[in-house]
Amino acid sequence: MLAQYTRLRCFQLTSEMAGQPAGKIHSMPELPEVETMVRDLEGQMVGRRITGVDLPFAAEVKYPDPLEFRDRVVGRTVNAISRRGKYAAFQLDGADVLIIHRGMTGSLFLRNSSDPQEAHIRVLFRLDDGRELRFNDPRKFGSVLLMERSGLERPLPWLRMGPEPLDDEFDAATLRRALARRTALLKPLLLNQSVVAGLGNIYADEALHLARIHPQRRADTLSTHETKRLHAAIRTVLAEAIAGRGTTFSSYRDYEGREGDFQHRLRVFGRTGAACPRCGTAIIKLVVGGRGTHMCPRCQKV
DNA sequence: CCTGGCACCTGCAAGC
DNA sequence: TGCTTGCAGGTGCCAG
Repeated sequence: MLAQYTRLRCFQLTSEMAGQPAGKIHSMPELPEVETMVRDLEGQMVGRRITGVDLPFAAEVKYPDPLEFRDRVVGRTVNAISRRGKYAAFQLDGADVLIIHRGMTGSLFLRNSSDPQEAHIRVLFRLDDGRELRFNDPRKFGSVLLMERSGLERPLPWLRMGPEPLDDEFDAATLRRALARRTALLKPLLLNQSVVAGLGNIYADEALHLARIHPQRRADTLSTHETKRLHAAIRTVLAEAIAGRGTTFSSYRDYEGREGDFQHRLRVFGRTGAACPRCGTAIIKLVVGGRGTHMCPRCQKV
């Protein structure tokens, strides 16, 4: 792992977790946002026992069926919390791991049971300290699963996922091998979790800009030098974002909370028409692989 | 196997 | 003001 990545252990509460009024905070759950969440929750939840489960929207649980899910979760203690790609994994005592993917709009709130419930809670875990872990997911794109951590019961969702971009095993040669025979455009490939884990639309755009590579380049046309730049850019962008506790978008809010601050340091994403931080040219937005894509037309030539 | 396109779902913003 | 329309994007499924 990158040195700064392991050294950055901090356990600040997010505004949501601290129980402040929620306002409208929305963080895009890519790798840095999930990493931030996992570190925060680890400091709060390890050792806690789950005493009950509510399923206001049972379809959020993808496996097993709701009755078995509740049966296997209730009474278990959280031993550790980790991350793989965009998945959070709660290691429970016994054989099972509770897996949560936030989809696009999912958030985890840690609140007192007496706190009023938010509008789109899909799964709620009651804890033995009087608090609740609430999975709020307005658009229902998220998923919750429970299975044996051995993967014998059912393949774990990250079985075919690519390498962790901040691990040592992810080097430039690995990235080059993953891209060398691919004819697809670079941007959609970076969003493909089997190439490298954890990138979403924000950090794919940010990494391509930092590497000065056009998102519509065919993957197999990248030179060795360009691949090295892209590899370094992916790690730099993700490490920076983790240091900033992720990117948080808020359409409106009426208080100063402790949300992530990386949205203020984005180079291209969401900055259509604004100046490229490198050359000053206006950032443009196009659609690549069906996704909004932000880039500098001068720094990122085809 | 790979690629590209679309569906899923809902809140929000833009347009009339 | 209030309605309609389109957009946002992670993932899974489908056809070619």
